[in-house]
Amino acid sequence: MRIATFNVNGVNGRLPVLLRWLDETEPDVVCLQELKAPQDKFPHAAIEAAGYGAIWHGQKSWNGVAILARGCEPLETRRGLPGDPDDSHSRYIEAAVDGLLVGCLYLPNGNPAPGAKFDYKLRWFERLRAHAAGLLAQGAPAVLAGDYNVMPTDLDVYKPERWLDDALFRPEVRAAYAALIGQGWTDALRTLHPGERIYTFWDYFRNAYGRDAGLRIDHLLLSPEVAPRLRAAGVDRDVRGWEKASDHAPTWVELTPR
DNA sequence: ATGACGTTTTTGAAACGA
Repeated sequence: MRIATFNVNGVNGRLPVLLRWLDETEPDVVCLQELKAPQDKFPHAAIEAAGYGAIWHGQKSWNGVAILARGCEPLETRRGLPGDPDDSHSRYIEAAVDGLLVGCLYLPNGNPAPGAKFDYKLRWFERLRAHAAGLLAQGAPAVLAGDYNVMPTDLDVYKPERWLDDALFRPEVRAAYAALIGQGWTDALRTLHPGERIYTFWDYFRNAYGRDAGLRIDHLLLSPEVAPRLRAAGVDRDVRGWEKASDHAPTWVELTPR
């Protein structure tokens, strides 16, 4: 089975790209981020017609996350991370699909750093780590997929020296990601492709995609119960070159069936 | 250091992204 994560950067503006990609690659489970649409403007009918059940947590203008499942309905287990009742951003949704617990997340960008937005990012990361630790403690077969807004190492950014002070690469954020991995999660792409330059995002500016000036910030983390099933992982890079493309490319793992 | 581009919204200048 294939599980993919895709920051669409506007689910309605990007609908033709999303539907074409679903049709061509037929992923079994899809985590979407940056819907940029309120709850009642999610294109449910078009996604259903494409053969996918869906749950989503929308928000006007910003953020928004969804989980799609091919040929079935995701069973929602949570919306929003625990730990801050005042957090109004739609950045986390979780569902049981095909015997897996799938968490779809959109971690805050955090720029400019330092500042209030960076503090929010670090606090959100702490809440994610607390929740992720709980999933591991339950022994859940889980996948945490999404836009983490973190390049974990120098290998994950085209020019590390230029990004040292950026909220996506500052030491605190890389340390938070490393601590999450340290709980026992497997970074699927990096595990199957050690030492390889793999990017999932290319800026719209300065022909970044043409120059391959990219970042690896979209990740799929597997719990210990799921990691032995990992068979392949990759990025659908060509989607970034399509007409009206998102600045992110879909990123995926292939798991052996249960 | 800035801005390059692209999305969204009290439709047009501004906020946000990474």
